[in-house]
Formats: sequence, C-alpha cells, structure tokens
Amino acid sequence: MKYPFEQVETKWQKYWEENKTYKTDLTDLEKSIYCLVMFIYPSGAKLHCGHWYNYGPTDSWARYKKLKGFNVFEPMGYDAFGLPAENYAIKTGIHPYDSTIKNIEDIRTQLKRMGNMYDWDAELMTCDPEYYKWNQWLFLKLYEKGLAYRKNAPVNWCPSCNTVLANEQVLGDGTCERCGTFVEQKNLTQWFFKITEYADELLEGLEKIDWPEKTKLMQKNWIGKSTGAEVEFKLDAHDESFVIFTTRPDTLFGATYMVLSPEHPLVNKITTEGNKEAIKKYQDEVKSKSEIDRTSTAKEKTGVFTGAYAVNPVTDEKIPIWIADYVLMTYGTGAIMAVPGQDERDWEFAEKFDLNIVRTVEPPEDFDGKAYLGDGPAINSDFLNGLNVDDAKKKIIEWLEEKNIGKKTINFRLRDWLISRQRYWGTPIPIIHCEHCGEVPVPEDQLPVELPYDVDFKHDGGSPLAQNASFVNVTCPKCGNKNAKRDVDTMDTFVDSSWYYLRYLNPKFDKVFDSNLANAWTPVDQYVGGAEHAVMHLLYARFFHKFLRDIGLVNSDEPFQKLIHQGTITNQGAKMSKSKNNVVNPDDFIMNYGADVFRLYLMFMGPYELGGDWNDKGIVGTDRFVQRVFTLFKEHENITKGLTIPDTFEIKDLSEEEKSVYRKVNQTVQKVDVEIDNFRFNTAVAQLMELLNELTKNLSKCKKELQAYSLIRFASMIAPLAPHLGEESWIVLGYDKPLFENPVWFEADEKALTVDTVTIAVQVMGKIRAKIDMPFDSSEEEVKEAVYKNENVQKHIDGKNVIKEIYVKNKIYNIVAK
RNA sequence: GCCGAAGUGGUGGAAUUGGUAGACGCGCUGGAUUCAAAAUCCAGUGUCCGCAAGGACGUGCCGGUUCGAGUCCGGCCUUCGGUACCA
Repeated sequence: MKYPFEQVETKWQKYWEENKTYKTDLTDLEKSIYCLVMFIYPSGAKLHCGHWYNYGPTDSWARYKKLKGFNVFEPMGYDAFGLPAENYAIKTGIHPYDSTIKNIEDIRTQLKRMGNMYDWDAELMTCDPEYYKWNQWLFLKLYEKGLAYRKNAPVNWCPSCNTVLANEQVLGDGTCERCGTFVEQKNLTQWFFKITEYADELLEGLEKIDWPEKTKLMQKNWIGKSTGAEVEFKLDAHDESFVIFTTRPDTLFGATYMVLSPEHPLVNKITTEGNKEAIKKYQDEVKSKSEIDRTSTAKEKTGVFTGAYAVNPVTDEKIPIWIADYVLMTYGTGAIMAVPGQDERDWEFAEKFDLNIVRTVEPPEDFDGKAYLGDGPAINSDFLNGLNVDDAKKKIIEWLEEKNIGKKTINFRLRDWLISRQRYWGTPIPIIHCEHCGEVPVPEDQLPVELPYDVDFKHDGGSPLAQNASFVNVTCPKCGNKNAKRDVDTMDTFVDSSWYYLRYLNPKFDKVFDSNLANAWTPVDQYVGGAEHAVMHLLYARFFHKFLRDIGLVNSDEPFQKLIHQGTITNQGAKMSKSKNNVVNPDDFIMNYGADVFRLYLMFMGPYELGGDWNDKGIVGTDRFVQRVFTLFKEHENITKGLTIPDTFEIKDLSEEEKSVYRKVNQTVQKVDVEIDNFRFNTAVAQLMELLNELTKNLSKCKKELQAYSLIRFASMIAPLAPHLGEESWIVLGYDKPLFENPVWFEADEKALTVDTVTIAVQVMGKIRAKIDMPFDSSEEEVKEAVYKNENVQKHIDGKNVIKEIYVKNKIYNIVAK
C-alpha cells in the first residue's frame, strides 16, 4: 500500500489546529524551552527552499524537545514593515497594507502546510498598531533616558530607495543593500539611538553567550574597540590647537607630519594663501568621489599640503599639516599624527610626498620591510628609549597627562544607530515639533500614532507622510500651539525585530510586554536564523535587551543564549533569487512527495550549518525511506493492543536475530538523541535508515514483544523529523492518543549496546594485513595468539625482526617489524 | 590585503580522544518479478593489476611528527562567506 501522504498530512494538520495541540502553557515553567526562529519577512514571494530549510529542521529540534518532556514554546510571526512592500506599491499602485495582509494570509497557509508546531495564538505582525504602538513607547523611553536624539549628520543616502541607510545597510562596495545603487552622502537631521552607550557591554557580553565564534568575531570587529590616547597639537602660527587620536602614543617622537580629514573644520581656517586653491580642489574631488573610490585600499595615497605647521609636543619640531582622504571625519577626531616609521599607510604617504621618516621602534635585525608594526625597544625617543611598546605607551600617557596635553582614550568603530527613514511603510516616530517647545514627545496615552492609510506613497524624495496634512498638523501637547507638526519620518524596521521575541509571550498584552513571562522565558534558549544578520539584527536586539534590563523590564543581560545559523541553499552554486531565475519552488515537491519527505530530504542533504547546492535527484531516496517505514508499520498494525511491552530484554534470552535487532534499536535510540540535540539531522536520518534496514531484514524473526518494542521506538524517533508520519505510525501501532499530545521518548538500554565479538584490524608496519574476529575485551595475549596464526600476517613478517607491538583494545593490533 | 569556513568515490555526504576511510542516500551494473514497462525486492559498486587468494595506490598540493594521519604541525593552492585605509 502506497503511503497516502496527502490524506495523512491534511488529517493531522487539521487535528493539531482544531485541538490546539501546540498551544503552550506559559505558566508551566518546570522544563521550559523557548525555541525561536527568525520571523518571516512577508514580501510578495512565497515560501522558498531557504525558509523551509530554516523552519523545518528547527521545528524538528523543538519537537524532539517536546517528546523529551519539555514545555516548548515555538512561535511564528511577520516582520511586516519595510521597503519592498512600499517599492512594490510604487510600481503597482497596490497599497502596502493591502499587499502585506494578502501576503501574510498566503504565507500563513503555506506555513501551516509545513506542519510545524507553532503556537498560533502567539502570532504577531509588526504592522499591527497594537504592535508598533510599543515601538513608539520604547522610542519614548529611549528619548526619556537621553538615548534617542536628533542630529544633523552626513548620512548614507540611497537615491533609488529615496532613503537613509544605516552603515550596516551599505555593502562593502558602497552600494545599497536592497537595490544595489551606489550610495551617496547627504546631510540631514536624523534620529539616532545611542547604541554606543552600550559598546563596552555589547563587547563583553559576547563571552557569556553560546553563539558561533564566527558571529561573535564579526560583532567584535564591528564594535571595534581600540585603546589609545588623545593628544593635543598646537599650531605653529595660530593660537589654535587640535586633538588627534592614536593607538600608538609611544611613537610620538616619530610623528613627522599631521593629516586632517578633508572635511575637518580647521582646514579652511589654517590653510595658507598659496595653498587655498589646491586644498579647495582636493576637497571638491573627495566630495564627488563615490564611496567605493574613496575607500579602496588598492589605490595610491593622495593628499595636499595646507601650508600650515603644527608643533610636535615632545620634539618641539615644526611638522607640516596635510589633508588626505584616508583620514575619515567619522572616526576618532578626524585628525591623526602620522608616524611613517610604524604605520604602513603613513609610510606610503610619506614616501610619495617625500616627508620625513623617523623610526621609534627598533625592528629586528633581519627586518627588511618598510613600516615596522611589531614590538621592540624604543629608539630616537629620548626618555622612552629602551622601553618596549607597552611600557612606552604607559610612560608617554603619564607624561601627556602631567603636561595636560593628552589622556588615555578608548575609541569605538561602532557608531550610533540611525533609525530615521524617509519612507511610508514603517512605524511613525512619536514626536511633535513645536515652534515654541521644540521636540515634544507624544504623550503615552495618545499612542499609537497611527500610520494613516491615505497617503501618496509614490513620493519623489522626502517623507511621504509629509503630504498628509491631517497627519502632520497637530496641536502641541505641551503649549497648545495649533501649528505644531508631527515628525514625518518612520523607524528603521530593525527596531521592530529588536524586541519581538518578548511580545510573542503575550501579543495582546496591555503593556509593552509581560515582564513576568519575559523573565521566566528569556533569554531565548535556542535562536535559529541566517548568518546575514550577524551584525545588524543580532546587535540591535542585544542593545535593546540591555536597555530593557536597565529600565527594569527584564532581568537578564542577553536576549538569545544559544544561536545557530542555518546554511544557505544555493542552486547551481548561486543564491536563489528572482533576478537569476533560479528559485526552487517547494510547492511542487510538497505536491509530489509531501511535507515530511521534503523536510527529511533537506535535513538529510548535509550538515545544517553548511547548507548546500540544491539537487532534486536524491529526494526519491527519502521518499522510498518514508514508503518503506509506512509499509513496515502497516504490516504491524495494532501490534501494541493488549500486549505488555517490557522496558528491557534479557540479552541471553534472545536469538541471534533478536539480539541484532535489539542492539540496533538501542544504538539508534542513543545516537539519534545526541544528533538531533546538536542539529546534526543528516546523521540522525542516516541512523534511522540503518535501523530500518535492520528491521526489514530481521524484525519478522523476532518475538512479538520485541517487534512492538522496536516499532514504538522507531515511531517516536521518526516523529520529530517527519511529524505527520510519526503521528500516523503511532496510531497504526494501536495507540489511541496522538504522540505529540502524550510525548514519549526512550532511553537506550546500556546493556544492549555491548557486543559479543569485535573485528580487530591487524596491521604490519601500519598496513592492514588481516581482520580477525575476537571476543569483546580480549586480552593482548589472546589477540596475539590469533594474530600470529594468520597466514597473511605470517607472510608479511617472514624474515623480519619484530621490534614492537601495539594493541589498542577492541580495535587494532599493529606489528612493527624490520 | 586582512579575518573566518571548507576541499573525501561518478554524486550529496559519514568517520569519539590520531586507531579498520567511504556509514547512509543518489546514480550505475547484474538478477528476481512482469507479456512488457514503471514500481518493488535481492546482490554488487573508490581506482588500477589479478580467475582468485592477494597486492599497489587513494581524503586539494608539498614536506614533517608518529607504530599508525582525513584528523596533529609547517609551507602552499583553490572555492565560498565577512570586511574595506578605524589612526
């Protein structure tokens, strides 16, 4: 009989939904596990293989925990705001709200067809006023604490998306993450969240969480903490000074010139008459250069002399001040002291423009390079001479602090999070601008500031909300001024995803989230999502969690205790995308093979964290497997009815075939447990296939009790991986109640794992010359006797002297002979 | 350039602490069943030599440590991610 997957899967999906099988009792905390998958972005496209690969195996892990008796919470929701819906609206005229709601409905249907154990009562979508109301509330809290502020800043502006992008959203080649257009710089007044306030803690916290090392390293580099000093340099001709940041204050004696960023405010002030023209020209060039040109490390250094000089505070020498685009206004103080002797970029620059080079750290004798970055004794440095780099740093900082011209400083690469977006489809910023009162927060009882439906989102730059007069014009809540205006920008959607895991716990709650539940259920035990979120989402969420802790809403430091990234499924080596026209549609496979087979195949393909290239050739293998499993169960229909199944068997009472079955069942029980727990689904499936092969061969030769014993274990183990098949098998075996309503998971019988005989490999000089079967745990003498009886072994040691023999119990006997 | 991960049969991939390389699946070959085919079942399948017993070679390349290396060490090559002058 062919496995009627369609009928079976529909039946169980209906049953689970009607009986709310997966509704989690959040008050039951005894063995609670929060298993979270990154929520779905409901763009126009349907669920693709990548979604399945993310959600299917994660659900299998959650189901495994459930069968082990844990109270598992696994929610799913919709990250519903964002640019693609709005761009789609501009193209088609379909309102983002309408298309998003429609997409969510389609996606929900598809998600349900997967048969995951989501708690649908916890479902949320971020474009719901009941959700984004709390984005606004959190914004106000951040504002209250001085962590949300507005400043005029050069921002990354995507001319195609008509919006500001966070640094994280600008790709390495200077293009927009979403549309690939080259990003420009533009000055705008923007809202920022002060994530830098938490820079140190975000760095230190990485040590406490169980995340992939690679991801932690990426965050570490992104935060980019560097310790150094700020040093004040006086100008030679003016009564002015400026401050630079350096990580190498010990090299101060080697500072032979200075470089200011072309945008540095001092540049125009200090440039001497004869150099003004050249400086102006260079500044213009830099401004018009695209980000990609400016930041290319490959290109030659450029720069212009200002004509002005600074005074090196330790040598009292006059040193020239240049401007160059390799010094960035956005990092440190926008000015550096150049030490060509110990810095490669400075060396290159000095060589090109014929500037003075002084080594202040003695390179090793065999060093033939240019700038020397390593450790060594200080030279040409007066009172620092002879000290190593660390000691010299300490001493010079003391000296600078004493003279009051410098101090120890820590700098971060991390910058504040720019959250303003000049777009429609997002959370309105809850601020009112009043000509008398300035920025006025919208009072809490007036939240949410609802996003109006009636808006011309086909704007040509600027915020679409600015076009809607009834939205914009309000009375100032503070002074009653009738000419106050709402802020017309919306928030970055990463705000939405920074705290959604807390809202899931009670999505209808009348406060931002239920703190009691949050403290009971977070940190999330297991978070699963794409590695592309390594710095943005995962850093912002950590920042939010720490802020929420500081205002007393959660009592933990980190949102996600354990993190796993699923690998990427490619097609012919390329990422699946509409533009490449290589998207594999799961629906065809679901129709032909069912959800279980498709999920099993994705898990069986290879290691979960590596992903892989899609190839549909192998899916017939998992289909055959499922067919054979079902046939096996059907052959033993109702076997458990009226039968007493023992927990263990006495091995001595079993026939050879029974022993073989008993051992394989228990080996599998042990292995599958460990493998699923560690997201190694491919080997778990392989192990179950091995068990099936064993059962096909020998189960009919076993007594009925052992048959039932084996089959109930098989059903329980296959259930997390192929849930519909698992439930069906359980019922076929004669049980009345579904497995996932009455979780069952088995422990291995340790005694069954032992073997009577082992095959020992016999090596002569490390090469295998024979394999002999020996009783388990045989002594060296016993094995030796058997080894020397072997003809082939004798042949290979004939005429040689045995120098040494090595015996590894139950594994190897190696003879070294010359 | 720098940082990270990975390179194993025709193919996707398995291999505790160094200890029988290639589990499991796909594909392929042969057989059973069938009027025939599909489906299913059984057997075989790293390469080369050999009728066989057996032997030689095999985990990207070169070298090393070891009785023994896919696994450890040194030096390369390739692919894929991340990053982009951070002073």
